[in-house]
Formats: sequence, C-alpha cells, structure tokens
Amino acid sequence: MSTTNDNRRDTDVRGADTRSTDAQIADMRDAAHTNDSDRLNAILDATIEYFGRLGYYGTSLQRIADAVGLTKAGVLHYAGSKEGLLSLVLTERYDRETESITESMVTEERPLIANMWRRTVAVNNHRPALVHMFSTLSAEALDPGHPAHEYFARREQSIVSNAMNINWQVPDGVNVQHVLQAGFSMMDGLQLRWLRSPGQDLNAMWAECEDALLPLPLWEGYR
Amino acid sequence: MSTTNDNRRDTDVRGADTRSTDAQIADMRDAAHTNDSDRLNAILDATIEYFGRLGYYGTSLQRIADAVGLTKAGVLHYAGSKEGLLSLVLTERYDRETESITESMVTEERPLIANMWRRTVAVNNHRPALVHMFSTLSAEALDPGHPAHEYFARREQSIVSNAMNINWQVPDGVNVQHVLQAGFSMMDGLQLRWLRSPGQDLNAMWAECEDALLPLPLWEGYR
DNA sequence: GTCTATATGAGGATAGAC
DNA sequence: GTCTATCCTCATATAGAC
Repeated sequence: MSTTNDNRRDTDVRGADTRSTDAQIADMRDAAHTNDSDRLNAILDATIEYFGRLGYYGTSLQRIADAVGLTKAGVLHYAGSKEGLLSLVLTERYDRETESITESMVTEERPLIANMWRRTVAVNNHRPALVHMFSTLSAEALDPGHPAHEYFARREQSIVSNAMNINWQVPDGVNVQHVLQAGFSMMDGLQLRWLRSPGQDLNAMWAECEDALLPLPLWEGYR
Repeated sequence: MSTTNDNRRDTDVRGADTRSTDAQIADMRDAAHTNDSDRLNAILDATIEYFGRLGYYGTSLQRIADAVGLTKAGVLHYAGSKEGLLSLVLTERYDRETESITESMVTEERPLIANMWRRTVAVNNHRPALVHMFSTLSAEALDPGHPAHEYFARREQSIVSNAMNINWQVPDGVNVQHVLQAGFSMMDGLQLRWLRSPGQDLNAMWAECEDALLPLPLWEGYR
C-alpha cells in the first residue's frame, strides 16, 4: 500500500475492521440502501458543491469520488467524463429548477417585474450551493475556451430576451429593457455578496436593493 | 529529448537555429532590453491574463512561464511561489490603481454617487484584463479555503464602509446605504455581462443602468 | 538571473477483473 | 456497478550548475 499511484487517498484509513474489504463495502451499500439513481444524485450533489467552491478547473474527480465513497473510475461510470459531469449538473439540475420561474410569469394577469425577482430570490435563498456553482462557473466560463462558455453566453441572452416578451406593468416613462438589465445585473452581484456573508437572508438583502432600483413613490402600485 | 519530465513544452520547437542555445537566449534578452523590472512586469501581466481566464486554480506556472519566455523556475525566482504571484498581482497591481478612485471623492466639494461610479466605469473600461481577473478571482475566492478569500472579504466590506464615510449629495428620502449596496452589486454583475460581450463599451452599458437606478426626475440635479 | 534536472505527487481516462 | 492497476501528462517546488 501507499505506492506512488495508489488509487485511494492518503486520508483513507484502513485496517480497523479485521473483516475483508468486500464485506465492509457490502455493509456500506446495504446501510445506505444505495441504488443507481441515489448514487447519481449523490454524485451530482457533490459535483455542485465542489464546482461551486473550487470551480470546474479546480475540482478533481478524486474529490467527488471521495465525497460519495467511490473511486474515480466509479464516478466516471456514471458521467463518462469530467465534461459529462458539468453537462449533467447544468442541464439536469440547474436548468430544471430555474426555467419554471420566468415561465410562471407569462400566465400572470398583471405581471410585475418586482414579483418575478422576488420569486427568483426566494427560490435561490434556499439553494445556496446551486447559486454558488452558478456564480463560480459563470465567471470561469467567461473564457471562450471553457467547456461551459456557450451555455452561459446563450443563457444570458435568453434571460433578458425572454423577459422582454412579457407585457410587464411599469410606471409611465420607465424603460423596461434598462430596468431588466439593471436588475438582473444587480442580482448577480448581490448573490456574490450574499454567498460571502454567511447567515444573511437573500430576501432581505434583495428588498433593500429593490427599494433602490424601484423607488417609491414612482413605483407605487407597481411592486 | 522528450522524456516524461522534459522542462520545456511540446510546442517548443528547437533546432532551426544551428547556434548554441545559450547564444540564442542571449540574443533574445538583448533584443528585448529586458531588465529585472520589465521581466517582473511581464510576469504580472501574464499572471493577470491567465488568472482572469482560467482562475487561480486553473492557471499553471508553466503557462505564465511560456507567455514570458521563461521556465517555471525562472518565474518562481521572482515570485517565490504561486501564492506569491497572487499576492503581487492583487496588491501591486489591482489595489494600486483602484484605491485612488474613491479617495478622490473625499476632496470633492459636492460629491455625487453617480460621479464616483462613472469614474470607476471609465477606468475599468480600458483595463478589461484586470476587471476579468477581479471577477474570476472574486467568485473563486468565495470559498474560505481560497488563498485570496480574506482579501476579497475585507475588500467588499471596506468598499461600502469607505463610501459611507462620504457626505454624498442625494435627493431627499433616499437611503444612501441601500443605493450604494445596490449600485456596487449592479456594477459587479454588469462587468460580467460586459466581459461576455466583446466590443461593447462599459460606459454606455453603465449609462443605461444608471438611468434605471437613479431615475429622473427624482435624481435631477444629483447626477 | 536563468537554466536543467529531479523529487514527488495529482490530474483524467481506460482496460479488464470480479 | 465497482474496483484495481496502469498509462501518460501535468502540477509545484527545490537543488545546484553556469
């Protein structure tokens, strides 16, 4: 053990249990009732956490494998490659939960921009790991060579243009596009601040920003 | 040549020049009039570019060395370590150019928040690489284990609290702290959008945001 | 001040046993 | 479905020659 190319990490302490390794592993599997779908979910959870904390480049398959109790080869069985992990986590997790928010506004009788943002903020407030991943990858993927560059470029465009297709109710004289651009930018920046201030409530932080961006009495009745 | 631990990259084509390697290297040094200070500046320039594009974790000493025509050992001679590079680039480059902006507002007779932001944006508009590095590291350093975590945490606090010490002229009823928080957040988010849209002018993009955040006629005479 | 050489290990990915 | 073993490349850092 402990050759230069050992498959396991140095932190992996063995030998306390005198039974065979296989027996221990079988126990762990049974104890967790781990089926395939659970495994994949655990892998994606760990991926979200580490892509957020360390970025795509900074995250190794080994870290994710350690977090879910597998080897690198075990993780690759599910995702195929590191890029496969990235793709899964963006489309199967982030997109899935996010797109419903703006879509829900289309059906509103009197859609208010402030309501959409409050809804977004309320959702994000209880999924900090996903927000963290989004923020980190979003910056890392500014580079055209990043495997998620196209994803984020397309996403940014579609968010504002989708919002422009809604018949927002705003005070007279307000430029809808400018407010949307300003508000979405503000939210991206505020989320970074939120992630840096442990324990703070994103809704409360946003309320202060909203108060500045959509000031009363101008926005009275429109928020 | 080309053993597994060759110091040079595969892209490093040799042999076209039949003179000794030392002679070629001497030529390059003379041709560039390279002194120590120039070298360090070139190293920091390359570091800023790659820390921005690939992040701290994603950047290797080899890339920086290649960019400036040195070996890894050569780069380490100047910075000591990779963390040393990070430290240099934040304190010797980013801080140096940035702190003067808010400080310049203290001496204004009738300081306007809008002026400070316009000044900041005008400066950043012609240093995209520094802004890129700031954005990328700022997200990467959300993690407490990142070597620049403390730097960015302190920076974020001091930016708002420094600004709160200035006697800003604002319309009646405006909450200065909320506007500052909102505006700084908006700028962080807008810069990400700017970096994703090649060729756009940051001043113009900011003007639209300012129009939304400090709407007329409420801010008439205050911007 | 810059290099070569080397130490020492981590990186992603694949083959094949079980 | 998960592992071990292995391939090959890349990483940071140091020692010491010139």
